Amino acid sequence: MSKWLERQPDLLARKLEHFARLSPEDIEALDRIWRRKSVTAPPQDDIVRQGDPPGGVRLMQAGWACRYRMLADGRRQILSFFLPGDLCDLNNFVLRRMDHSVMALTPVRYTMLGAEDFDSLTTRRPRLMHALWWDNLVAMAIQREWTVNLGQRSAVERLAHLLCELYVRLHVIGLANGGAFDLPITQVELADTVGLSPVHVSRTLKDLRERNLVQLHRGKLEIFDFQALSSVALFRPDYLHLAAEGAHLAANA
Amino acid sequence: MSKWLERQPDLLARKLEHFARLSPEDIEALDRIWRRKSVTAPPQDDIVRQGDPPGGVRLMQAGWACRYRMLADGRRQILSFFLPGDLCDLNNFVLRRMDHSVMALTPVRYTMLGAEDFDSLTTRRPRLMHALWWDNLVAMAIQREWTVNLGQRSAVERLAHLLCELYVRLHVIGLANGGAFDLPITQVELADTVGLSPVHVSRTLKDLRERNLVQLHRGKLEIFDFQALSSVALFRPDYLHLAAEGAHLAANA
DNA sequence: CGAATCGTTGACGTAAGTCAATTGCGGTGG
DNA sequence: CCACCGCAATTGACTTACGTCAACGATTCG
Repeated sequence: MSKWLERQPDLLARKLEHFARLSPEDIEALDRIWRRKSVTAPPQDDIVRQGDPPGGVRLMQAGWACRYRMLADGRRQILSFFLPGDLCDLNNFVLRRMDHSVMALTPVRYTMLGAEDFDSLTTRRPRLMHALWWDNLVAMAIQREWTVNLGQRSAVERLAHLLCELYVRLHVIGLANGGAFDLPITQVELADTVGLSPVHVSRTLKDLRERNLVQLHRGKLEIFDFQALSSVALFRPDYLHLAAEGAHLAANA
Repeated sequence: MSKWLERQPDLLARKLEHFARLSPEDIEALDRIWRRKSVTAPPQDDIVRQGDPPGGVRLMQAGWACRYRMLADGRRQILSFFLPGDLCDLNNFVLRRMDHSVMALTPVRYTMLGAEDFDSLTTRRPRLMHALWWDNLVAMAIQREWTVNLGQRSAVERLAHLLCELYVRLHVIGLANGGAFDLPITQVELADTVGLSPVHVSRTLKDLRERNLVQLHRGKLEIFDFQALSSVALFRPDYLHLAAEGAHLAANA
């Protein structure tokens, strides 16, 4: 089995504990959800397609996916990355058609949640639901920060910022070791994320490499100096709304 | 009194009816909220400041405001516009500090909503609450579309797209007459919205003017050919999730 | 009427895009 | 095992869209 499909048992609880203190019962409830029947998708597969009716909330359990939107002439913008423990659109039930697609970047495993799940969580595990809302608000804040990234930052700053953000997010779910993590996406995908051409992404990565900040080699990203990288990126982790521990984590690394 | 501070009575109901069929009781409930004690702010005033605790949800009643975020070196990105009938962050209660600021662009009037309001709406006026969630999801979709805008579109496309979007949004609340509406922001603010320099905004507006698409003169925007403008912008109104009527509206103009 | 603010224009600089050739690499099959 | 393929990444030469700087109009407001 691909390493990408393995579910880490307490990954979600670990993340949510940054947002609210969870009781043993909360963790137990999370665990039951985590063990449910899951679905897998191969890389490049569209999990959700623009124009489809929503069909429920997806809880990502393993692998990377991304949300993207295409223009009529074929240009593509990647709008967000879904990492293990992420929810795709907490409120999905409300709208009638998806205005974007979601694609697997690696082999992906996820499980579906229905409106009933959230109803029952709201009444029976309010703390947990509170943490899910928090997580949702952080997702919105990330979206805003990407807007800042594309609107204001230069190529180097943009890429550096993205890498800082991914590092912190992956660290929170225990998928970053030291300064390194798996970055299973091509430079074309990176380009569609940061709004640059693929060749300029290549050049910019080279630049970052030559400054001894990071190295991306065969899908593995190594950060040599997180402090320096975040200062190049003008990275301020406040928008990730981590509790004290997490902020501290982001500061060191 | 400034024209910007006048509350249009059924503006909010008009918008929400695009999202859900409202009962007379729903409309009555909306109306009671709309008539509450309101607060005003002068142009340029920060209504919410980055770092502050949230302090409740604001329902915009009149005037324009914007959400923005600053980088350490002074660059500013405008993240969204708040128009009459918009809610600032439905879930605000959850987080502890604001990661962005909100500033009045014109004289602004708004009213505060507390968690109790939403609790009571959820139990007593579920249809209405549903419409508010819908509105919130549309706000998120707009944020994503801005990401697309900044990441993929050229200067002309970007500005054209912004104008199309504003036209549709203003039309929905009855603030667009024919092809024209008030656009009470400077070119510097436009620039910080679309991630261009102010002088390039000026040139790009000139370009659009010379193509006989739009004219912006003394805070009044006139759209001469919405079809042509949206095709220049690659504007697809799907992300605004209007009901059939609204989609049709966007198509014609 | 004058000061401040906002918009416009021109000349010039630069970051990023485009095109195209080349290299590296992992998988496949003979 | 090596030859071949296909994809991803790199590099160089050249183009272009947009930024910067600075001067100059226009409009608003006291």
